[in-house]
Amino acid sequence: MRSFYLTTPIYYVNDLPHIGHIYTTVVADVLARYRRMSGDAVYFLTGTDEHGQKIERAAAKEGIAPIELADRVVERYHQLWRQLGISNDGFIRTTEERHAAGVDALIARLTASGDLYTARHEGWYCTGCEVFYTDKELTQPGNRCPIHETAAEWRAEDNVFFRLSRYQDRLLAWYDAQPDSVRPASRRNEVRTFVESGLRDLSLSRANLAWGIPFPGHPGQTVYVWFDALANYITALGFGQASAPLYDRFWAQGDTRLHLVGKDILRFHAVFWPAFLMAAGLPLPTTVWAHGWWLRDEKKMSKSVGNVVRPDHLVERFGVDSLRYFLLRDMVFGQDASFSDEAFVDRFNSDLANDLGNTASRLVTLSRNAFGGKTPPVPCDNNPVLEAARRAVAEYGAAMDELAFSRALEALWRLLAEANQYIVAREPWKLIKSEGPSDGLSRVLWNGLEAVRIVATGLLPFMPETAPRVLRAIGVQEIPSTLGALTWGGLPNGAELPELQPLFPRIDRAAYLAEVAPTPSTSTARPAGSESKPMISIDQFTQIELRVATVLTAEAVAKSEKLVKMTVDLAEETGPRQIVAGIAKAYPPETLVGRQVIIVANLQPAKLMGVESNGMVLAASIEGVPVLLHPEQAVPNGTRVK
RNA sequence: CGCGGGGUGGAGCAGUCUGGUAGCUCGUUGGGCUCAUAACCCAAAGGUCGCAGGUUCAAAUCCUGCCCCCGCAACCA
Repeated sequence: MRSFYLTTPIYYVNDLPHIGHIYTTVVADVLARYRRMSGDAVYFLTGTDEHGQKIERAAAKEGIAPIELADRVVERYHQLWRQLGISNDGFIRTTEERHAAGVDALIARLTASGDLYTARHEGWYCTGCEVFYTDKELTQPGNRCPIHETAAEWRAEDNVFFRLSRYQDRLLAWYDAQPDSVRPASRRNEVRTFVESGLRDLSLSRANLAWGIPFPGHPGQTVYVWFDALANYITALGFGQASAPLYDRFWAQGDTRLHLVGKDILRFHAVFWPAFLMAAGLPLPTTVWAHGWWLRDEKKMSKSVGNVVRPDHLVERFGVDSLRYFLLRDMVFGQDASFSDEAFVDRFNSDLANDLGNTASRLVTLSRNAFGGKTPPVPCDNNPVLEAARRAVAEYGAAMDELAFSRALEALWRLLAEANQYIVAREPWKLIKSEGPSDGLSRVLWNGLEAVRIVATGLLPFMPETAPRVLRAIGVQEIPSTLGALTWGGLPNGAELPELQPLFPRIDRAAYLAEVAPTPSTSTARPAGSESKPMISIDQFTQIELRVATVLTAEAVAKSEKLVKMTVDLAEETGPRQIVAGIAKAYPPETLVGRQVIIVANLQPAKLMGVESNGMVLAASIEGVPVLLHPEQAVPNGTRVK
């Protein structure tokens, strides 16, 4: 029996799960269920990442211990995974003792291999990312983290470093020798390019961080959270314990070791983690497989924009399996995909209600009517549906092996379409009238039902709750547990057909969309930058010198996307001023010339992309799009605004 | 030459790795059927597969160059 180990990333407990976590985990679950059905010995792991400054601070803010915060959020994860039917075999928390023991053991191996050394490390550090940034990477002003937009801190500490640079060549050799090392191939190329451009040694410890695993042999140092986190993939199997049968079975001697990750954390999994393992002399993952992101209506989801998809509502309304189906069907695994309510409803109606539900429904009704509430008595092993089923099953299997979930589902749906064509061609409703419950009629209906049975069997990994319901509805009593059930001929003859309940009631598209449409009060997003500032005095206000000016010239700043370089006339003795403004997107330079604008005239000069700016043009900003202010009627240049 | 993703009928997307009739869903038009969840079936209209070269008997697919769009980053004084 082949072993198949697959993992999701472990999720950070500072936040509740979102659709990205859900997607990776559902994908892993589908794959795990499929592999189990195919006869592999599967171990499916997920878990939570609970260390780090961010947790420490979030907990402090609430006046509780970090572990209390973690316990609370972990419970939410457990609830959600239960709700979504996730069949993970293991769950690891990085705060568990077994994990710390494994991390220690891994570090001992790195020490033994001579890949660790101590050195001084200083730089800008974002506690959100737990990462040092270079000057260039920070956002100005305020040296802010590019991801969190919060101020980075300057830190200097003695850290334990890992000689990542040593492993550059071996990593490249690995990518080249193992085409499956990183998938899809485009990602492998990306990672390869990154490694080829040179690897710097990596700091594996942090000072001044209490909430983490103490770095063995270095008092005051804590294990870098990413090292801590990545190690979960083996510590969860018992690495570092005296006896670790799971580790031996699924990692050391495992056939497949697959990490599913989002593309944002590919580098950690496809570069750092394999390098750690190389240094430790342990087997590498067989594949790190990166998938894309879910966008919302073509845009990136973000909490600040408020366009994050809430799965709870969908699950409550349409059931877990509808969401699972949508996630797997609508995203080409590996690429980005867009979530929209329209797409969800359309998928539900056309695929689940019309194709799957209705096909089952019509066949069940016909059979019940023709054969006294039972499945057709006579089977058939020579007909066009059988051929279609063979093709579909072959395509399905090939696609599943490639993690091409959408293709696997398409193959099943093609079979449904072919079954419908067959039914229409044979017109069983006429046969009922003309022949009664004949053998011919039996074969026709049995073929249709058998196609539905095969489709529902193939859907078991995807829809663990509703696929069995479909099977029972067409008279299958034993829910199959192996892919052997995909072979033609499994539908029992003369079995009891329960009275039909609609499996997937159609959704009224218009009504649903109206229902989920943002109400005016919530859609009126607060204008960007609307956070209130502290009160200022009139004196403070009069410090700001606002004046009217006329734009004399305007041109785009080379290589910049938003910047316009202007000269404006403020009627000053020193002549026109040069001002740079980030308004090029909304105002092409040529449209600015001759226009009167309001200028902050006493602002400190600054350089933007090397161009000096001596003032600021006032504009209202709507989600980053500027709208220029100007006097209601022409006034002399230099006129004071107050 | 900053990093990445994409350009395929009206819309949204597969297919590109592994060349060989361009496919799916939705929509449109006409017809059929009446077993079924206003479902299902048939037919039609609609495509220079971003552009230009090249390789090949054969290119959406491989190679070269270019154009455009979208994220991210650099700037938004």
